Amino acid sequence: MHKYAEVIIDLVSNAIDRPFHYSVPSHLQEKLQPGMQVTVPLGNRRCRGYVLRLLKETAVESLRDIIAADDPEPLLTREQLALAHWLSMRCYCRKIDALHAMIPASFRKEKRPKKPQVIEAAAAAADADLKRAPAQKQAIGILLEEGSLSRNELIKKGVKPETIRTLEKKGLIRSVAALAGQNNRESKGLPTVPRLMRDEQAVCFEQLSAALDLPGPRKMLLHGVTASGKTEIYMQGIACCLERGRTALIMVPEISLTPQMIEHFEGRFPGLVAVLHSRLTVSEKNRQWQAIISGEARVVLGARSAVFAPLASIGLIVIDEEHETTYKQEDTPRYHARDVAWWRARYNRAVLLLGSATPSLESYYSTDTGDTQLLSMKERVTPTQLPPVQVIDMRRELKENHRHIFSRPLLAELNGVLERNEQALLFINRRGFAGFVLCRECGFVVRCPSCDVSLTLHRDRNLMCCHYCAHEEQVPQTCPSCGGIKIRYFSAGTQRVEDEVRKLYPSVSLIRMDRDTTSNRQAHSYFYRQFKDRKASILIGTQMIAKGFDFPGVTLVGVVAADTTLNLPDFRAPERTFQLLTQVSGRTARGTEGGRVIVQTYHPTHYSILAAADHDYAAFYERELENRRQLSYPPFSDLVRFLFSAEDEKAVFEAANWFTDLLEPFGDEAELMGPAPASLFRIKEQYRVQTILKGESLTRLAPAIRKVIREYHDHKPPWAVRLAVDFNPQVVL
DNA sequence: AGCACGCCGACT
DNA sequence: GTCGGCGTGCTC
Repeated sequence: MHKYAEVIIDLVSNAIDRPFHYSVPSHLQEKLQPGMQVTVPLGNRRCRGYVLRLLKETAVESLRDIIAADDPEPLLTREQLALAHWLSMRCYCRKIDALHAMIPASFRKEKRPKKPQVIEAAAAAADADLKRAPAQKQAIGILLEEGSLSRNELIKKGVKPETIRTLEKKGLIRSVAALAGQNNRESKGLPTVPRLMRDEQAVCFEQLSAALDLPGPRKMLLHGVTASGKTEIYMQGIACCLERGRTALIMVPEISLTPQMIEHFEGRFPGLVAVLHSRLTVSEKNRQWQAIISGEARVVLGARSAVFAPLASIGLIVIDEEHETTYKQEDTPRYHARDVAWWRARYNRAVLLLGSATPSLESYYSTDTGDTQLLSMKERVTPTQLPPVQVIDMRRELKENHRHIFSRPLLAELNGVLERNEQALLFINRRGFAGFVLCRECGFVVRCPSCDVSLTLHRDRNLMCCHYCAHEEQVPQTCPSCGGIKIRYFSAGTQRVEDEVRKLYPSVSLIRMDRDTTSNRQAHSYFYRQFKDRKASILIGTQMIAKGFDFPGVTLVGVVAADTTLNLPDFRAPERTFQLLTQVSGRTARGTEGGRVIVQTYHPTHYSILAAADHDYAAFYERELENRRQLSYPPFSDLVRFLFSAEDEKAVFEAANWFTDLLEPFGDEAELMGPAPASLFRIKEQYRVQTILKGESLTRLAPAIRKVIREYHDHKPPWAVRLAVDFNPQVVL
């Protein structure tokens, strides 16, 4: 028998990030399983912990007993335990951080919600003789009509608790675990049927369904232009998978997880879909999670964290818009959903299907190397052309003395759109009014006292705001440095664009969508509706209007400043720019009117802008891949970023230096960059210094890296400096 | 993380 | 004489 158990204590601390051994008391011998949550003694207190595995023997001498097992069933599946182990290795995070990623926060509370129970009528109930018990007869009647109800609902309908108890005793009703599709999880979507696919679509689907029939794992990339019908392929892939008795996991970026999207899936797979995203209430999330564990939900639709859903026997994992940055978790554990999904695909011998119009360099490159099978779709479902894109050289506009934030061509097009009563979308990737405020006399720029950035002017509240912390201050009337009064605003934001449009077209109705105007979820879908219903002619917005929206009335997309993303000091800046421009261009010409795109830029010859204008992914890919090869950046290497931060500037450098010296021995196998101040040197009072390790395959060095990190934590240096480790970071600012 | 142990300054 | 400051170290 297994007398001992290996337990991870539920405390977030480096000092305690290792398995502890406990002995299993006899009353738990039969019951205890890996994945269970337990209560254990630690020092003079009781802690919660998770059983990793059961052991026959242990070298630990001072053993104590496990106090209790908290649930009859394991909380974590075998797969999740294995995944947590891999995750902690991959992301250099604590084991407990990895485990937390597998469990919804509400399940970790002291009092965990019980499995929802419903009461249903037993088979014998229909013909039971209850002439002399009208209350019972009525209760049975309700149950037969409704199918099943929770105890509370039954009582609400006037059934006495006493009646329920009697019927239970007679065996005419019984309590069962709530089924996912019933009651609270009824699907709202109307049933839909598979659509007929175009040739190209059918070819792609055939390859997918062939892959689903083979013993996996397998990775596929569906490269399809905007509106080429990728979703229909996912749907039929899921159906295929369900027919074969397996389940499916569908990942979408948080922003596209709209009610319409959810209805679409629930309509096609009624009662089988569990939806997971960050806005669910605790009880909704519990319900969805239970439905997945019980096997009732066979399709999971969710955002990033849904990649850990306890689905069994997965046959297909879809990652839609796989290039999106939201798939990278930006705090511990810093995983990429794509990597986790591939791990699960291997574990389940499943197909991982990545979908995008603008695949990440990494994913597309892996079709070059043969690790991934490429499926491509070049046509749109409705035979509309991709819109013509005109690139405007803003330097030239300036030279020819046109200083307005809208170039002459953009103004001409805007006029046309408004005259014809069509709709336009103006995109600018900065909120607020102006990116920075500069004194023309002395060049002084208002900066944040806590962060290493200039403050953004927000005209609506007439405040200078920091976009990295909560700092706000008054707008200076005179220069705080020299007292000058010639103050200029640079780098237009959404508010400035709104201002200019109102000045030009006072009677035209417009909508502005950015983080400031859509702070609640309702606002987001409200504006979406309003614009779709043509209640406004112009929509101004940031990234959030570039993604997922489909407005048939839009015939003009204006990119007011394409350079905002391009100028970021990050090696992925050109890739971001290309993706963003392609996406925002895709917002037009879905209807029949056709449409056009105008891109304003100070870099009119930059390859990412030109390639986006030509709708030429291949051109962009070839060029960018060559750059990455030259500098041996991903996909030709792995990066590990070590970010040190603290309020004390000197301490941060000391810690970073001390740590980087420990990395020195890796110099033969990898390139060591830093320590150097991060591009954003200070955020929220914290100075930030980073060292980046770059190498062809850093997984080989992982154990050694882990040792160095441990040494850092154990060393207890006099400086309290935080270290954040990120394997293959998406952003290195 | 928490909590005990421990070794030096100002109080009933 | 003791109360209490938080540095150091340990928890199966």
